[in-house]
Formats: sequence, structure tokens, C-alpha cells
Amino acid sequence: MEDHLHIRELINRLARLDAASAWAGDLNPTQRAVLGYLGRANRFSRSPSHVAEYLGTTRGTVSQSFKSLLQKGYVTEYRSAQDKRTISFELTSRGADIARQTGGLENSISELETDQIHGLQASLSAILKGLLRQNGGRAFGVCSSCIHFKTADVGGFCTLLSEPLSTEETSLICHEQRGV
Amino acid sequence: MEDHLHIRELINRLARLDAASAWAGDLNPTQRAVLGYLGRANRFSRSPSHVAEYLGTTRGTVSQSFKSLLQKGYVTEYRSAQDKRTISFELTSRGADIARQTGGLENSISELETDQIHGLQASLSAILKGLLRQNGGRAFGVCSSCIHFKTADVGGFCTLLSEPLSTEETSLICHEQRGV
DNA sequence: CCTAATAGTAGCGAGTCGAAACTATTGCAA
DNA sequence: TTGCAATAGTTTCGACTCGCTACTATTAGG
Repeated sequence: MEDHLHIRELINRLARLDAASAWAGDLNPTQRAVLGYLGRANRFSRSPSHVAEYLGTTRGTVSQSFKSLLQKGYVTEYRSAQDKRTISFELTSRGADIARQTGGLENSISELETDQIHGLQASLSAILKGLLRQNGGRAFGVCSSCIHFKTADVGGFCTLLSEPLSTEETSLICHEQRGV
Repeated sequence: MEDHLHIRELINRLARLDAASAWAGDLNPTQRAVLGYLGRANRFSRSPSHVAEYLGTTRGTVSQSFKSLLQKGYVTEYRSAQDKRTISFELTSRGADIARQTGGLENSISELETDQIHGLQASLSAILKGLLRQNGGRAFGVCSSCIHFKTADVGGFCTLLSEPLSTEETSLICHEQRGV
């Protein structure tokens, strides 16, 4: 139990320090996290609701964040013709630049041994999986590791939404993803 | 580089989800983090400045947090006679209860194998160390692993501050700590 | 068809955050 | 000794997050 507390502390401290340096320009850490998510999410997973669930916050907060990001020109709005309730946000090139940015944390991570990195990734993923199981959250994994995914001649196919997927899309986050 | 991004995302997402469930009662995640730090910091390391540096925020914000925590009865104020500028905060029993609380993240961590936990701790510590080296931050390690620490008949002794340390104090966080 | 569920927004109050301006001490050097 | 610079903490500002509740629009299901 002693060790667990330590790890929780480490995770939170690393995230706090990372967030502290994520204050730059006219963006705060949360807005930056929204852009980062948008850059890795597929076209079915870019609504305020999805972002809110991924970031562990509320629709209300995300709605405000998007209002600000929209105003600053980091995202654009797409309203669906099928379901007039939903909104999908897209990164502008300005927003995509931010989403691609790396921070001091990445530099520090890259100093680890390769197998240490893989072990770390496996452990953190396992913790996340357990945490999501506890509170009934979605995994938000990528299409290629989904039970609804089928390989195709080019790219793939989603059997849940009956939609073809381009090669790039198969490695993007989907809110409907369920691990094999 | 692909993997590093993943790990950064994992750390931040875990911290966000942990923070989301840390909203309870009349405390927010930051106030909870302050109490957690105070519960693990020694008597030389409980000032607003130390908390600010540990949490990667500013003295101004921490000042506000303490004002709120003081009002709600989670901490008490101790003014030093030597240096009238400094203030040291102590947890009340109410505050200590909160500091000891564990969350869903700990449950999830405890499901890992023992050696996986040790590996995880080692990797995260290494990342933190590298990150702190990059931005010139302090480690905030415990006395027993400090270059200024000497073992004594009972507890230990700090050669920097020329102060005896009780057994419990040797495993507390110090802002002056420098790793062996 | 009508009610329930879903998606998004608006507003509230408390609080975080960086930044800058401010007060009160303490340290150091000429 | 004086006299500044460094340090510790506070206050205020504006933008924003966050949980919450109330609200509107749209869609789904019995």
C-alpha cells in the first residue's frame, strides 16, 4: 500500500509539472488537452460529449473550452445533417500544430531504455483499464484493436457503424472502441 | 517518439481521471494535493513556497488555497520566531484524515504484480528526475536518502540544518533533500 | 404521438492559474 | 550603519475550470 501511494503521487506530480509548462501562448493545459485529443480522435469521436468523457470532466466545461478555442481559431465546427443535436469539431492547421507539440515530459521519457518504456506503457495501460472498469468509463482505444474492426484491402472496416476506414483512421481513437 | 506520446497521454489521463474523482465534500483536487503533500512533508518544508514548488504552481495560488483550507479547518498556521517572514502549516486531525485517504487509482495499482509495481515506480521516478533536471526543480525526496543525512542512535541527523530527526521524520519529504 | 433519453448550452459560485504589484522582513556589502 | 537587494507571503486581476442545475433542441422508442 505504501508503494501504491507513491505511484499515485508520482503520476499526479508528473502531470502537474507537465501541466505547469503547458501554459504557453493563449492556451491553458485543459485547452491543450482538448486539442491533443482531437488530433488523435476519429471523425466519430469529436463531439463535446466524447471529449468530456475522455478528459473526465463535464459537457458544460468542454462546451466553454470549445467556445474559447473556436474564438481563437484552433478548431472549426461541423454540424451533422443526420443528427442535428451533435456537433463535431475539427482542428484547424493552427490547432493541429499545437496538438503535435511535445513537452519536457517527452524528452525525459525518451531517456529511458526501450524495454523500460514498453513495460511502463503496459503497466500504465493496465492501471487505466482497471480504473475505467471501476467507474464504468470507456477505453477510447484505437480502431485496429477493436472487436468491431475488420481488415480490408485498403485500411479497414467498422462492423458496428458499417463504415470503411482509411489506413490513417485505423490508428485513431474511437469512443465506441472495445478491446479484443 | 510514438510511444512517448502515448505515455505522456496515459500519465495525464490517469491524473485527470484521478482528479475527477477527487472532487468530494468541500475540497477540490488541488486542495487535496496540498493536504497530501503536508502529510508527507517534514517540519522544514511546510511553507506556501515549498508547496508551490512541489505542486508546480505559484505562491499566489497556494496562498489562496491555504486561506480556504484554514477557513475550513483542515490546517493551522505556525509563525516562526526566527524568521518572521515564513509561515508553516500543520494538518489538523480533520486534515490528516483527508491526507490519508486513498482513491480508485490505488485500487487499480494494487492489482498489478509486485515486480511490475517496482518497475513502474522506478521508471516514473527516473522520468521525474529527468524532468526536474530539465527545469531545475527540487526533488523533494525523503531525508533517509539525502546527502545531508546521518544515522543516529535513534532516528537520524541533518548535517545541513544541524537538527536531530525522529525516526518518523527520516521518511518524510524535505525541500532541501539531495539524492545520494 | 407523446414521453423519455440524448446533445449541447447558459449561468452560478468556488477556486485555480499566471502575472504583476504590493508589504514586511532579512541578508549582505560598501 | 545604512541601504539596497533578495526572500516570503499576500492581494488583485482576468481568463478559465469545474460540479451543478436548469434550460432548449432534437431524436428514439413504446
